[in-house]
Amino acid sequence: MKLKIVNDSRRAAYARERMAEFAVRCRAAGLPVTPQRMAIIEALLGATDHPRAEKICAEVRRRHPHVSLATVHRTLETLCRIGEARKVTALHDSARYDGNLEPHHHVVCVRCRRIRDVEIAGLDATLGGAIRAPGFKPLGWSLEIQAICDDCANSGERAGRSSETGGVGKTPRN
Amino acid sequence: MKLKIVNDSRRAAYARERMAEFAVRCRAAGLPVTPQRMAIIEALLGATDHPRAEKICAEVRRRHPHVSLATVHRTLETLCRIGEARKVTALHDSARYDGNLEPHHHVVCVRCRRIRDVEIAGLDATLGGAIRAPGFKPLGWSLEIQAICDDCANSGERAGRSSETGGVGKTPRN
DNA sequence: TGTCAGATGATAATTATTATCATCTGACAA
DNA sequence: TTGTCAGATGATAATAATTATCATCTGACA
Ligand SMILES: [Mn+2]
Ligand SMILES: [Mn+2]
Ligand SMILES: [Zn+2]
Ligand SMILES: [Zn+2]
Repeated sequence: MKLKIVNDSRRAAYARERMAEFAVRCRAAGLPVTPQRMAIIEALLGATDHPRAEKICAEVRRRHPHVSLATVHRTLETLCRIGEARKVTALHDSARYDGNLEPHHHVVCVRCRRIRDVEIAGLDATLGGAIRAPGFKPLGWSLEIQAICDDCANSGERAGRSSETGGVGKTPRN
Repeated sequence: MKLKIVNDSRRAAYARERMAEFAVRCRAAGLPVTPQRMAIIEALLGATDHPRAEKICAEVRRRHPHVSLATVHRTLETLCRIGEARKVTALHDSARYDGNLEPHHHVVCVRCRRIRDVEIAGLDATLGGAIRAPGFKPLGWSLEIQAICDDCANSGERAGRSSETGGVGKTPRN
């Protein structure tokens, strides 16, 4: 198993490609194509640093000084919902603590944020030797498995609606 | 590679074991042993659901109705710092968005929250077949590698002070 | 063009977390 | 035991991130 930092140079072409399809994809998802949306996806695709809403907003405002931060939040959420963006983690909304110090990983329900421990036999042994990220001194790692829990799958609203994979919808509370 | 939900029944013994050592470990870390700390670690070890500070606080207040939520926040942070607890993700403090939809993983500097893409050849192929978490319908997964970036390692304060692995200190801003 | 569902901007509200500061208390020595 | 005091705590204010509201605007389609 081999690890490498992704080459930024490939990103330019990738971004151009995605931009070209974007308007079409919006309409396919039933969403109007607005200049704000164009500017926001463009800023996101132009970044390699996994920016926060605030950062995107600042970037967008260089050309469209009028856009509202609320719109940026809303739009990023929308992009996640239609699969044009993702969040780095589904668990950003509040700190979740773990008393289990044994090496293990987590399944997370992206709807209700339920978290369960999972052990993946062999994974840590396999990764142990491989993790060497240039520019970083690794301290540890953990796998986050995004999922829908059975409770959420059954109960409530129709199938997978709002923001499943990256969008991460707001509903209950653990 | 085989995945399984961790057996809760083993946790009771584990928790008892950890509680037995806890006071000693506090003193070893130069920390006074206070009833609040005992109650908070006990609540954390008694939980399998990766609770938030609020939840721990509610649990603790059943016996010590006076404890402050601020103390719970502070104490959980302290526990992470001395390695008696961990956070499920280092990236909980604000949503970070990603325009890169190609399958990939992330290195995160636990001090400045810098995030870089990494590709781990073979990992996804290996996991692809193995991810079957009972009670959950898996949608995807991603590996978070906790690390210290070179900038943080060099610049600033002495070696690893505040909260490295799980604690996650506040400093710059991406 | 005219219509209108949905998008936006301005702003208030909420939520999680951290900072302040006066007071208290474990740990240790006398 | 008692005295000392660094560090812990509780009450509360302050920040920071995100979401809700609502009046107004505008892409998409007829
Ligand atoms: Mn866990
Ligand atoms: Mn990424
Ligand atoms: Zn769920
Ligand atoms: Zn850093």
